Amino acid sequence: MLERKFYARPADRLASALLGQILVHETDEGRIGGRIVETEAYLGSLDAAAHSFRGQTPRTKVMFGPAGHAYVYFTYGMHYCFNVVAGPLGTGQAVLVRALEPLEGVGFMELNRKQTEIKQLCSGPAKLVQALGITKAYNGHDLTKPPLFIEARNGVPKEDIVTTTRIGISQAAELPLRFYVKNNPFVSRP
DNA sequence: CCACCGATTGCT
DNA sequence: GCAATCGGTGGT
Repeated sequence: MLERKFYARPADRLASALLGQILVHETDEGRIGGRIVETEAYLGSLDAAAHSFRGQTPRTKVMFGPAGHAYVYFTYGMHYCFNVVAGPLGTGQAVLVRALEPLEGVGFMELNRKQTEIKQLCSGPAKLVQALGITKAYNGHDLTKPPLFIEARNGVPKEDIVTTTRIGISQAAELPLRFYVKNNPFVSRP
């Protein structure tokens, strides 16, 4: 399980460091998890696309808290997305996890997603939240503790990381803050 | 109090 | 290409 120190770096560096790590939800029924293959960094007050750009509000409170906690937000009236709070403390930086390669508890993912096509289970930020059974109750949860945590694996070598602009934003759209594993079939889009 | 709109998804 | 769906946010 990754320790606090791992998370305490700025979001752009954390976003690439998270590639290859395993996100796990330990439920009563068993483990559900996958390898992180796509992320985006949000840089707080420096980044007009970040929810935390205009300062702390009730919704963005956890983004300004300690690194390594979960920021789970509701959007489009029906979807939730999962972020990892980055450092330094108080800067409102976070990493959006956008896609996983399904590894454990694929049967539970299929039930949660109401479909069995493997590439459709976790290939999007709201899809993976649904697949793993992550709820708004995990907003603020400390990821260094079960039942929702990240397991350490070898990181992805720099030459296998593709950097692009972020998806679905209009502000600061030109910043190269999206990262994904080269040639991985489980990313939300190439 | 009210109007606007979104770090998306799935169907047409 | 676009509707679905609703809480957060900011202005009145």
